[in-house]
Amino acid sequence: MKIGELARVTGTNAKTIRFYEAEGLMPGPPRTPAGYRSYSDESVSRLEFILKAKRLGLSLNEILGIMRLHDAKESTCVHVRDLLDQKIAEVETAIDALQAFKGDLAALRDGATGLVDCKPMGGDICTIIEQSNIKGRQPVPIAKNRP
Amino acid sequence: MKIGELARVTGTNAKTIRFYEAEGLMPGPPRTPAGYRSYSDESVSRLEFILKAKRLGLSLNEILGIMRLHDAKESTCVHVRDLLDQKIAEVETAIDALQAFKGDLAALRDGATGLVDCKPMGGDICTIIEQSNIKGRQPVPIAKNRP
DNA sequence: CTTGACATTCCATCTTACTGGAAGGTTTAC
DNA sequence: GTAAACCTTCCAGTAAGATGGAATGTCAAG
Repeated sequence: MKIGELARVTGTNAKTIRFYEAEGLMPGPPRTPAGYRSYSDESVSRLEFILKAKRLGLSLNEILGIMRLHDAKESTCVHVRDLLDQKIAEVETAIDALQAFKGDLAALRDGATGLVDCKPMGGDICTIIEQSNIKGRQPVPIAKNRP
Repeated sequence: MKIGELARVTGTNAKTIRFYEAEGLMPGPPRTPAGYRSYSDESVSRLEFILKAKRLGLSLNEILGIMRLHDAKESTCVHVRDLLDQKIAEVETAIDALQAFKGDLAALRDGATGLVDCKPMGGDICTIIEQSNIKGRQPVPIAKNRP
């Protein structure tokens, strides 16, 4: 099957597949006489695996690590389990940080409920923010949904 | 005060300040005869404001919006309060998504507890991931801590 | 007068995961 | 024979927020 069909059956697109090949996630498949990539069913499984792992929140780099073990015919399970443990810990940390952060924001917002026109005087830019007292914490990036 | 000192008193660094100037967050200050940036105390407040707003999780772009209102001598409070409401909603959404995601990961991990050597057979790459059933959800990026 | 700490500009690079587009070759259907 | 729908490579760019480095200029102390 050609790249477009592989893209269709896996629900991704040809550009992405070529990109994965360049990144070493997908092996370079045999070519037709015209130079077209010619994929087998194994490629479908492999690509589906990659997409599934991505949905689990693994980065392409982490997936590459799994792939290298697999391609070296090593067992991947222990490694993957460790990755999962690590991901779970990361997610927990992120949840805690977000909850604390939400508390801070909510407190700040409550203090600002009555304000309508706090046209800044003197050196102030915005009293809401200037009164805020959040220290030292890292900014908390929020996941963007890309459709 | 020169850029290095401003960086020191605000706990950031000169490169970043120049970057903020290029982004329109900090106005270009007057220069000494030698061409050095020469900052006033107002610049300290402004930069501190920016850093504080960043700690609140506002993006540079959002901060730029506040700055433009301020520089146009408009009241910023209503705008900032709306931003806070929006951030709080975003944080709530993110927390929900992370909690669901953590549930998925934990289930997967539990299923993998006993596995030690699942050297893949046939088309399998890693049964843990292949048995996973997470659908359609966006990957959940986790905030990286940069020191 | 020299050394070292600062300053300037400009350009490049990092991260992650793609996506867009140009310029061209191939296959298939009508 | 020609048009649509594929395919190829390569190069550039995107978000976000800086950071690194080169080449060069300036200032204060000793």
